[in-house]
Amino acid sequence: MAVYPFAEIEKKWQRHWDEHKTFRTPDEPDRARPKFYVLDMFPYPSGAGLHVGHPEGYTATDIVARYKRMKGFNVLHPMGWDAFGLPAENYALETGTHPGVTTARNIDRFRAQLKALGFSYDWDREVATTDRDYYRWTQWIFLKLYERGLAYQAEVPVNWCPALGTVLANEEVIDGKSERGGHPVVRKPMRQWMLKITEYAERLLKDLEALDWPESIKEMQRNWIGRSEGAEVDFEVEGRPGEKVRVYTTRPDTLWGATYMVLAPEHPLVDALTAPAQRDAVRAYREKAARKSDLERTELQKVKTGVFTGGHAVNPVNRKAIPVWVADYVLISYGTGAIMAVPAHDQRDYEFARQFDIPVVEVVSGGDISKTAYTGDGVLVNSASEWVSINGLSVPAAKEKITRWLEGQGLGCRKVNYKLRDWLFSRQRYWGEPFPVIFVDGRPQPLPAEALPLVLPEVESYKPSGTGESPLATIESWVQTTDPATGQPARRETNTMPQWAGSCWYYLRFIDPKNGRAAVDPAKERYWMPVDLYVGGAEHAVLHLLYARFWHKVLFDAGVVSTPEPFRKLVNQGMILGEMEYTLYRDARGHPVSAERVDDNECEQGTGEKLQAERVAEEDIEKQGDAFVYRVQPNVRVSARSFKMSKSRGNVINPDEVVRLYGADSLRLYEMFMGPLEQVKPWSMKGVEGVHRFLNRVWRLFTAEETGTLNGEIAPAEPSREQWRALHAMIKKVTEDIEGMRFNTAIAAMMEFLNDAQKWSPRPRAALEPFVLLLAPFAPHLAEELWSLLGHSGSLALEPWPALNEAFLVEDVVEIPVQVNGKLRGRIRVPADAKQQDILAAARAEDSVAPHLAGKTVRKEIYIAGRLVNLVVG
RNA sequence: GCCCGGGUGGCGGAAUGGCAGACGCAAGGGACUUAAAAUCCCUUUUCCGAAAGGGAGUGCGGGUUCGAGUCCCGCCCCGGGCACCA
Repeated sequence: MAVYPFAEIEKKWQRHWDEHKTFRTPDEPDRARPKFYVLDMFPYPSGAGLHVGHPEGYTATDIVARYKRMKGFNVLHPMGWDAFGLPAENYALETGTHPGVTTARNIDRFRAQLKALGFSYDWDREVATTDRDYYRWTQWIFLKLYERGLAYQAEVPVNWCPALGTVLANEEVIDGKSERGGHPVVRKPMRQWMLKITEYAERLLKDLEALDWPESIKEMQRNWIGRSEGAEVDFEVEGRPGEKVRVYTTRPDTLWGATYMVLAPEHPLVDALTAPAQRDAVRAYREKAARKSDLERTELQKVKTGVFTGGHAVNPVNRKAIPVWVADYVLISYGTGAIMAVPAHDQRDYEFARQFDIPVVEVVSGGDISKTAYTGDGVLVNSASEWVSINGLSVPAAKEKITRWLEGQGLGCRKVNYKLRDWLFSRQRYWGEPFPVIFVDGRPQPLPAEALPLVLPEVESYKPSGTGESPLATIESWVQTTDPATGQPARRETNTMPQWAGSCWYYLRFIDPKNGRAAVDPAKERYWMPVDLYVGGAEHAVLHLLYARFWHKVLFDAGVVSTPEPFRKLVNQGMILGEMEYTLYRDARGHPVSAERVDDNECEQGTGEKLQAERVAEEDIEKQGDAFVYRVQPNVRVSARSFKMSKSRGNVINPDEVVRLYGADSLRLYEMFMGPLEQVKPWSMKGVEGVHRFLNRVWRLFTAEETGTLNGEIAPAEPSREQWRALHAMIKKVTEDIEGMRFNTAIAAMMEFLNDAQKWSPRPRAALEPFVLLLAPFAPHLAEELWSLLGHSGSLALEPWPALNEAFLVEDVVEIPVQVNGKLRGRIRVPADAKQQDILAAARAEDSVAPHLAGKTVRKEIYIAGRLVNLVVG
């Protein structure tokens, strides 16, 4: 490929931007201009370096940032590092290298890679969560949480992972195994710091409405918060007047259908309710349940287990006694840890009742309870007693009436519950923020803000202590301290904060990264917040985004920030998969096995035989119907799909390599041209070559082939009407598409323009210079070089964005397609200002149309101004 | 099981209810070249036809409409998330 000197150009302009601090956002920006804060989810600087997924979102935000600058906005576009976390610590365990050393090295590599891609970050604002000056304020925010009663300690059964020697958050455990490494996880009670995110559940839910976020992400957060409306109802314990069991239900209307009650194994009233005869069975069941890991609880979900306590509870609506069971399908951590079971109208209770032969009583008509539970709406039946009746009502009306009645009788009350749990906020790890807390006589006491940062001490070994405590617990000299207030001996908290902590507020620090007196200056915060555009992967849909919103609201209540929500608009970039792979399967004898007979584990369906997978070249493949087949044996189907990039599959694309071969501009442009930003899409090296060819053609549009100097065709000539039209059509399309983040079609519009412009001779400067400016956000290095070749000095980064003049888009003659009965039959060319009747007459008379009208009556004539004619005949 | 996305040429993908397939890739043909690469030009949804032209066509089946890839109803498939939360 004869190519433009991208390597030289890119290095030259990267140096220029660096030296001139072209993208520095002034500390005191010109307040007369509008602001735009465009943020990427900052990366964890892993040892593997950048992968091609990173530049996808980063290019998108960079295009927006560069565009907004040219539109006259003050743009804040920073980058930093989410640098605490397990990998560096695990590496330290293996090699003895201090995580700080590894982290610094990885950050240097990431920074160099990002700079090589030409992103317009203000590098003066770079922060890492591991910087003392940064985590000082993370600790300060923890103190705020503590002050406001939102941080507390609890002895909670946590996810203890013996292999990692640490406790994991619920969300770090997947199918009973650790998210990292896939090690088994068991439950173990430990003293932990918790954050009361549940106190903010309602606001976190309600404030989602106004956010310009993908509906799917909002929905995931809603599900995670899991709000439900119902009632708490008290059931008296039979034979023990005054003793009550409180249950939570969303279906108080089904109280008459409650045929038994279930307590969670951990429920405090289990002992009191258990009859002597059942004591051994209940104790055995509770012990078994306590030993069950989450893995076992989920694995056993198909078969429900439980034991009868021998005790009974009295249904408050009809004074009937119902048996009380203990079963682990009821969770102690949700609601009251006890339920009234209505097998006729709840699938879980239905399964349990069937298994233990408990009666099923229908109280809502409309289903067939001999087959399955009916959870839909219907008319209430069998729901009356001498005190109250809800028979004949619909479900919502019945809920309302019975709830009122319960409240009136003092037997129950309305209650809203959330699935959301408090946030387990401590880790037994070294490489994290130390808690600014000491224990005096065993009681926690926060350090004063002046004592921050509480610096992470040096440690000899990174091994977890093994008891579940962090490596910090092994440094006696650090752990032992004195209370600054009283001088009493004290011990330090040895847990550290989870990785989420640092990423909960980094967007605030970017606003004022060097402030030594505050996390962020209030005036600056008011100017820049909220973040106008936040781009990152959908894997953070719930956790990072929910935690950050929570902290932000706490800071809002504390008067630290001025907006109730941090991120106004959120966009998730889709994953980039590896190249499309065609795979042929063979059995042990080497015979090909057609792909539809191969299961997900690469085994043959039926025989279960493990098959050999073999990559096949594209030219050996043919499409037949909706399947791909092996060309030499067309009866054998081949699987055709692309996979997530992974080392083990060997399909990882290295961005450095792409930059070396085609340049950063080509990588940027390709990632944007692949398809819509949000979509999952497969990589194609041929596609990279395609956009690279486009950039080469752009280069040749402006330069003379041999000399690399300005092309002689570039002339001060006045552009023709057609040339103006081509230019302004592109300006319109590119501008609108950047605003709508449709970068793929913006690039297509520039390609169309180039295809035209290449044919021009001469090439009027006035029509070409704006093209360079439009290209600049996408391929900034090439654009800068062309701009300077065109005789301009300095960077084009702050040149005004080309203005659209709609007048150039107006055409004198328009082409209008003509349909007959909805089928395209021809086109007519008419003056743009032609009258409807003239257009319709021309349409009827058109050579290709007239035959389709012959001998028929035109029943209706439809004309959509400037777009289409449809003649309905019959 | 439930909740979101999504199914359009050989491939990635375009199309305010109004010309389906923009743009790019791949493929085929041609020009330039001693040759190749690079570059440039042409063809390329499919079927019938030498052509002109015509038929079919956006996962499947219905519907609304002058007109549906787009809206409505029912299904199938793929991707993601959640999953004893009472």
